[in-house]
Amino acid sequence: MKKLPDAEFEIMKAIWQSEEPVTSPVLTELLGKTLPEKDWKPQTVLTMLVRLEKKGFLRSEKNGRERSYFTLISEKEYIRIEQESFRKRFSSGTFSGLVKALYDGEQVSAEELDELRDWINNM
Amino acid sequence: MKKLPDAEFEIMKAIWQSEEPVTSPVLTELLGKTLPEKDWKPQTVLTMLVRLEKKGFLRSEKNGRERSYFTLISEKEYIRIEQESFRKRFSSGTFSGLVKALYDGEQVSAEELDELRDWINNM
DNA sequence: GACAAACAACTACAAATGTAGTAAACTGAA
DNA sequence: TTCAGTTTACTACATTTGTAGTTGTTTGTC
Repeated sequence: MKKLPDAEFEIMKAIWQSEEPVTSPVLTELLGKTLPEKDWKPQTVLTMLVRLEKKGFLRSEKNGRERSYFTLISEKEYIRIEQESFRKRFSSGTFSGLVKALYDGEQVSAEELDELRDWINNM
Repeated sequence: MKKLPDAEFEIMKAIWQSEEPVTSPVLTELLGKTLPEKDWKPQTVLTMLVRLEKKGFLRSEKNGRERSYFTLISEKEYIRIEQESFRKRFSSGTFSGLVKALYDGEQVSAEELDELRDWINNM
């Protein structure tokens, strides 16, 4: 199972946020609100849904003239895939290595680090 | 400045690892060792270099029959770009949010967390 | 100075991605 | 039962990405 391209990923995010199953019109409507800058046409959303089904991220059922889509992978499961690919990119084999690599790229406040420490202590 | 596709990113990584400037043959040689599974032909590497120059990640100078390539962006700077895009994908606005999101997708050992805590304490 | 070796420039092409038009099917209403 | 509206299915097409062949250029050597 491979990383999704941006547009398909946005569709998945919208579905994860929604009550399942979703239909294409509902999703188009939702995306119009959450991603107005994209302004995707209904056909565009449909194409994405079809591609995602072909890739095994969704399955669908036809009822009447509509088609309902269900996710086959949860957001958390998918994060793992993304994360692995991210890690491979920067060849930081460990979780802590990954965090350090990210940190290197960013200016992080003391509060943030405090929060992170508290969080670790609670694990 | 946008995220690089996988192949171009591998080229950048190889250059960052090298003594600058690099030439295409040197790079092809290096990649043959570090990424043998790709087995890129010299022309393929050249194409990537040209594309990276067009995108503003590299600049080059011609000396004699060879062309030398220099990076225009450091690995750390680039990590920031990747990281931002990664964060946007999962809409975790903060560094600690990002770390938590990553953790959610992964099984992390107690030792790893310890190491991370030590590291935070040293910041 | 002609030629072969090394390298670069130009060109190519299939697959993936982003975006959407057009044709067909289904259904509720008249 | 036909028609209009809604939704899907099929098709299209430009751009980007991955990969590399072919042609041209430079230069060290005989």
